[in-house]
Amino acid sequence: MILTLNFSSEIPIYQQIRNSFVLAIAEGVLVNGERLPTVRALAQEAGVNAMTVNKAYQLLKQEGYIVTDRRNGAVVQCEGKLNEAAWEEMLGTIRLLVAEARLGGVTRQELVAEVEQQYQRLSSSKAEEAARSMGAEAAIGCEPLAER
Amino acid sequence: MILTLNFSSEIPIYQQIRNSFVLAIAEGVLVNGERLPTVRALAQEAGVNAMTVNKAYQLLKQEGYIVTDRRNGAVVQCEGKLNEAAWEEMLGTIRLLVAEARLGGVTRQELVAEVEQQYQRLSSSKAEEAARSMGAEAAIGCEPLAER
Amino acid sequence: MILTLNFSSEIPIYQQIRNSFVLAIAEGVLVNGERLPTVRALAQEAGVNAMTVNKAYQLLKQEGYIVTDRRNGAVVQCEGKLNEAAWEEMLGTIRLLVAEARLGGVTRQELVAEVEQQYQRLSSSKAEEAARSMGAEAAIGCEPLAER
Amino acid sequence: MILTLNFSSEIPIYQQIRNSFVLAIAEGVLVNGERLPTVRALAQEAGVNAMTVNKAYQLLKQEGYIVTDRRNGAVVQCEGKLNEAAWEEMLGTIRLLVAEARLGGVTRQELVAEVEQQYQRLSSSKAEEAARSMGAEAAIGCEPLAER
DNA sequence: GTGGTCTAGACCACG
DNA sequence: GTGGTCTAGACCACA
Repeated sequence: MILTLNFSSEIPIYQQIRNSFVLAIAEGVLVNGERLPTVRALAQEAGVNAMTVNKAYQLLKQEGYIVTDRRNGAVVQCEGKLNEAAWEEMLGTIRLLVAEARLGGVTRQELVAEVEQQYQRLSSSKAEEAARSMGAEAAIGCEPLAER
Repeated sequence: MILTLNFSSEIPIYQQIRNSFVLAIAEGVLVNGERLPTVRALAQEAGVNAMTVNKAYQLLKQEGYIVTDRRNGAVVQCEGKLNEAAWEEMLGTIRLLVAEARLGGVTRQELVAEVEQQYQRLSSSKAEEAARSMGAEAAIGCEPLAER
Repeated sequence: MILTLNFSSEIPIYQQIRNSFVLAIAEGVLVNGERLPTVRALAQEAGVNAMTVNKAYQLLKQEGYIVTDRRNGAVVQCEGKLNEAAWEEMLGTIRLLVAEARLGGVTRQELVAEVEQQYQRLSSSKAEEAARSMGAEAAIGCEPLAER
Repeated sequence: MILTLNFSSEIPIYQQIRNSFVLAIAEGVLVNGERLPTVRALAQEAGVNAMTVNKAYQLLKQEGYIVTDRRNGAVVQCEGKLNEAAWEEMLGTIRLLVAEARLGGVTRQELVAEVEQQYQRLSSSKAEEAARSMGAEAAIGCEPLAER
């Protein structure tokens, strides 16, 4: 698990950690049921305080990306369904993103191409991951069945 | 100019103001050369501190959406070209957005459709705006020539 | 005895086990004098550490729901009377529960109806249980005489 | 604002603080729109760390009891509607509460009477509060309209 | 050994 | 002056 943090960024560290894990899960680097590093281990590896990592995990848990099993620590457990509020927020993000892209001279084709490419990249990453691990059951990850 | 602010949002108010203006410019509600309300007027109208509005304007200026003129105040003057850093940041946003959408069960089609719809909405808004104002030159807004 | 445990719950596992037994006793699934499964058997069945089950049993014993006998293991022996501290704690629970329900839009009628329904369910469960087992003496369970 | 904390309790301090505020809101001691004490002030008054208070506020915010206004700090803003998960959890609490009461010799009448009394107490507290403050609009608090 | 809680400081963005 | 973030420790419940 490599995790690049930018300590001088305006984005809080715990948020950066959270984002890294979301990306890792989406890319299939982490599959459903897989354990996350322990809070302490990751804190030491990343050179941050344990509470900061803890906060990131709490956030991931709250957002439905992971659950904390009392026996094993934190494990990936993706819900695969975002709630109404999350979707609304995502819509807002899209709206702003599109506006900025448009004003920045990015054509519709370029923007859509970028989105599709990123989506495709995730799909192939997850497919690759699924193929690599024998137990298909465990490798399903979070992607919808229709996508496989 | 109505701008709806959410004071209990996690997004800073000055950022919300900035976002509102970016959307307004992209939608053609504000066209190139048009004057923005004065800092004090907007601050009073929105019920926020003048410093907050000022900060939003500074940000817009820094990002190349407006220019400030001692005589005319702030006027829309969109650059129409993202710099390298801005494009990189946008890429990061897209990557995270796609990842979240993917894990949230949003299909590629749905996501692309939403992006295209939003882009289309801006184009038609701007077209309509262009048609409404006589001076075609001034009404072009910020869109690149290739798009017209 | 099926007991469903949620390992990702915020409620400790030993507490969940304890709760399951309290409910089982109240429902008449377990009657006075009946033996509980051995610590090791239950631990294996539930897939948890024996220490955890042991802790639950200690708690049940301490709260007056069961007694432990070196020969028979743990057997249900319900005291049928709350001590002062337990009653005070229960009052606190009720106070908080009512407050949360009230703020959550649950009407007095709805709340009372739910409580009565749950109470009734226990009574009928116990009656049924009493009828099913021949030895009336043993099947009385924990309910106070006044309730019969 | 008096706030009695039990530092030797097994209930986390931030949870106790949260509970106190829920009770205060339900009792009408705090009405909708009213400001909560600042994190630092309450921390000093209660003799706990600011982060502990902060955690309690975060919890209250997450549960929909308060919002944090960027200008004014934390203010009461009760949603008046609990979500599905919260209701399910409440049902579990009720079930366990009733079971414990039943086994503890509390009759159905006694239990229901206690619940109704507590509910009534909240209603009268809130009515009193509403009467005391002139602005009826502001004094509505969180109670459903039907209750007024 | 795990996460959860708490402390006593500190700095910063925001308004 | 507000809440939010972060640190470097510490203790504890849980399993």
